[in-house]
Order: sequence, then C-alpha cells, then structure tokens
Amino acid sequence: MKNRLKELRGEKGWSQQALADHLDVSRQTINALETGKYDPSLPLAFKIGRLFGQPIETIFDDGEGV
Amino acid sequence: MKNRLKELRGEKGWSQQALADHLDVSRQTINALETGKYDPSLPLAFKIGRLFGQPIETIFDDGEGV
DNA sequence: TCATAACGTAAAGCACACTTTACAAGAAGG
DNA sequence: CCTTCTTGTAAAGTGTGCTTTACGTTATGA
Repeated sequence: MKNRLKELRGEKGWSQQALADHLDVSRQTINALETGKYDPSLPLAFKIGRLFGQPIETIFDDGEGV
Repeated sequence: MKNRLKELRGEKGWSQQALADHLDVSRQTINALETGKYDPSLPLAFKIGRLFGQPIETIFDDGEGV
C-alpha cells in the first residue's frame, strides 16, 4: 500500500522523530511506513488522517483504483 | 473501535458468510469485527469501504471525535 | 576535527489480524 | 421430529504491527 506520509511530513518540515512524537509511535514505525515495509493499523491510520486533516483514502492508496 | 458492519450487512440482507465471501475473508473474521474482538487491517478496511461505497471514516469510528 | 542530527536498517520480543477446524444453540420450515 | 441456516465462540497456527536497543552512514556546523 502506497502512502504520502513522507510528502506530508515534508510540508510540515518535521523529522521522522517529530512525526513519531505527534502520533505516539516510535521513529522506526514512521520509517517503516514511509519505506513501505508495512501498513499502519487502522487506529494509527485514523490518527494520521486527523493529524494531517485528510481522509485516510487521500493519504493511503491500496491500488484498487478500478 | 466501533463499526457499522452489522448494520450495513443487514441493509444488503447478507449473512456473515455472504459478506465474508464478498471480502475474501473467513466468516470468523467478519464475526470478530462485528462483535468488536479486533479491528480490520487497513487493506481490509479499504475493501469494506469500497464494498459499501463509503469512506472508511463513516463505517469505522475510533472515538476521537473531538 | 568533533559532535550532533537525521535517516535506514536489523534483531528480538509481544500483541494483534486472520486462518482452519470444530462444536453448541436458536430460528424456521418440511 | 428432523434438517438446514445463521450466529457465537474456541483453540492452534501463521504472519503482521509496533516496541526497544543498537549500529552505520551522511550532512551540518562549532
């Protein structure tokens, strides 16, 4: 699943650690999400959507775009 | 995390097994989601949103409604 | 040159997401 | 009564999501 985390983080001028702090997760989790190692849990996806003020669907893309 | 799965399934007149078939998961997974045993993965949440034609946020509610 | 910040990555460990098989019980109809 | 459908639940097994600790690299600046 692709995502725009790195891009959105860049717009805020935040480091991975800063974003991790805002989301209450570890820096390694942010890095793993940005580098596509795995997808976030649904609760974490909700937090991310709220933090950036966007629907989950505009941040994450699972490719089934028919 | 609360969800409206049972309600939406009811509108379609589907059994848990029928919904499971539409989503390519086991009936037990549907039952676990409806009875709140755990939350779906993000990819499954995307599938559910597409199946019912709604954003993930209108089907699932993680309570941080501030 | 030395220190610090930022990023990528790895390993070990715990909890969760999902599977298959299986059993019990209520509803509905023959 | 008997069967069938539907739902709830359990146990064991596999893979994922996230953690902590830790190391190597690159860039920056005093």
